[in-house]
Amino acid sequence: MKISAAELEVLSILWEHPGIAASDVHETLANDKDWTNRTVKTLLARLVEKGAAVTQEDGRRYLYFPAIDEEAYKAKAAGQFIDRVFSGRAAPLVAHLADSRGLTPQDIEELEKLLGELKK
Amino acid sequence: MKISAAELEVLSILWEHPGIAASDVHETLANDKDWTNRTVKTLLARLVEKGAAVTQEDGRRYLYFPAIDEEAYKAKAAGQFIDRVFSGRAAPLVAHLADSRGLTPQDIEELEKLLGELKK
DNA sequence: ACAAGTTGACCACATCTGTAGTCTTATATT
DNA sequence: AATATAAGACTACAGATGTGGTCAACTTGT
Repeated sequence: MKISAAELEVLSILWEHPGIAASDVHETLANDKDWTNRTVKTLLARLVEKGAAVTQEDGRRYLYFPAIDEEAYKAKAAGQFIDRVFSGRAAPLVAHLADSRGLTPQDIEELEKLLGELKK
Repeated sequence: MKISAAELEVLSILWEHPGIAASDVHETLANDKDWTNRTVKTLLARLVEKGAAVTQEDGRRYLYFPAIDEEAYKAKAAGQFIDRVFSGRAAPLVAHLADSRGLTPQDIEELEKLLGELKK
């Protein structure tokens, strides 16, 4: 159930391109991550082990699909994070974000709209 | 630089009570965590190793003090988290929080105030 | 048909984490 | 003073993680 940082990188690729082959995952990641094919393969295998991805045979290779829902995962991760670091209070988190990385005007816009909806 | 979940629990106690002795950390945690004194001691030692805490001798024991700033740490952790999970976009994070754990009306109030200030 | 490359299967290994145990020394108690 | 206790120092150990290697089988270009 626990997805590590490196595994999450890979899982994100699966969310973006469901049904991708291992070597294409490697290529897709090439810009950001300096991992060898093996490393990527290991991470994919671990995702499968953990039930976060499934494979489908395609001739002599496998295609990989995410097996957990992206939105659900992120929602849960967000909840766990604020529990862990902010004792469950969301507001201070946003305050810190505002502080440290500067929310863009667009972010602020978006958040305001969101809050407007939540108020009802 | 990397603080694990268990270590963070302990570090939080130091933020709350700077200059606390190991056994008192243990006691303070007793409600939430079923750790033995040894475990707490190990976590404290690791925090010191990592430079996240410092000790001061007090007779035959040590008093522990946090060595990294709480606000700075949390801000950084928040930034890393949204980079890792939300590709750096803060707004979706808040959207997920709203969804999954229900922001309280108080949270919403607070966030709105915050956003109001940010707009200037 | 054969060499070269691609793929999956299985293996390796150091570090980090969670969770303690043991040993030594100093203190407190009887 | 002898003994039980408590603090710190050092050690342990399994599972997770980051990072990657070896090997055998299959495919593909020449």
